[in-house]
Amino acid sequence: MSKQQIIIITGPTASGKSELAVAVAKHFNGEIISADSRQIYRGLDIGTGKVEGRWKGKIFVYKSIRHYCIGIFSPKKQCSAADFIRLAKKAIADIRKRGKIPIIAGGTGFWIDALVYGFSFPEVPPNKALRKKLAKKDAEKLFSLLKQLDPVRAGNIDPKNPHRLIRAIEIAKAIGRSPRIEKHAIYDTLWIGISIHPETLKSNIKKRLAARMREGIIQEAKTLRRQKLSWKRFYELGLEYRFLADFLRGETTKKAMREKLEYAIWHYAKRQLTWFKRNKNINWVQNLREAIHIIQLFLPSTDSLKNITACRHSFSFPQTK
RNA sequence: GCCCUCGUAACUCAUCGGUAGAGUGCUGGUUUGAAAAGCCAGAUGAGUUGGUUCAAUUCCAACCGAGGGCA
Repeated sequence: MSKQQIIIITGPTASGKSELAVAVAKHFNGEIISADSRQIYRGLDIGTGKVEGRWKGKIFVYKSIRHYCIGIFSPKKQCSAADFIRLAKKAIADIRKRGKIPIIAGGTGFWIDALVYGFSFPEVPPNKALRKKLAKKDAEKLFSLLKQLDPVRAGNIDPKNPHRLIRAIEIAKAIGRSPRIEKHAIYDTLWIGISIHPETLKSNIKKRLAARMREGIIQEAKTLRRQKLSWKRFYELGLEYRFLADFLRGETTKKAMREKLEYAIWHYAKRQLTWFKRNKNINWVQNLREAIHIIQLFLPSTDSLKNITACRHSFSFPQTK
């Protein structure tokens, strides 16, 4: 049985993923699933740089291409990688039903990996009360607690990362020991990454932030605030929203906010790049033409080239030490 | 022209006789239900030229540069 073919378009923030994805979708009769851990929320539009699509019923459409996993989750709740996988799988099935090719487009590397490499997360839903309690402890305390509950997991976790420690304790308390996470490629994937010169990326980030300010990013934050989004949540959402929260509370000036944000977005882009670097399956392209060329080699409709593409149909998960 | 203050990492500032630290930035890495989060590591320096001293970033002088005051 042959696996479902999907195309993945990724790259750092401000590299032009959304537009490339739409162009590719038009060219190859595809539909887009956003893999962006912030665009998935409702109302985070300007700050996350969502494309300016329209809702047609329950479907978000931009340039007549359907987009899934955009603006569908309440920003008051946390959307986890596991939630994303469920949503995305449904979208893929839906797209397939209509005979189109799914294109995953986004910069949240972990979510994309979790989806296409089939991570099976332990069946332990977040325990809010427990998390709240554990949040009061520092990393050292959390680590020694985990060591008692699950020494194996304690052996391979980052002992200074409270987020991970809390999750590990949550799992340990629920099911005793952290299971090994199975991973297997469940789709036939073509990875495309947008290659962009660091200086260009830097200037894109600057320009884009300036544009967002003009487009009313501050107004958007005020609206979110009026909808009772907590400051804590603003902080958790990161980047734009985190710094906007400081500004709206009068803790910083507009100019300082903008400067700090430019740095923060740049750091974020670098972290994304570090993540992608490990994935040797990514085909780095510089423009639409290169992307189209690679996709033509991948899709079955180009029969004459099938032999060349055979090697792409199987791949291994990137080695992690 | 005279007087004062100041010149330490890319930036803001510590050290004030025993060969320099922090925060931010920079570079790299990590990441298994918060991933735009969280975390780890690394690189880089005393304006210039003299003098005093066993020893000068630290004291003195001149010069250069910045800021302020008086004229």
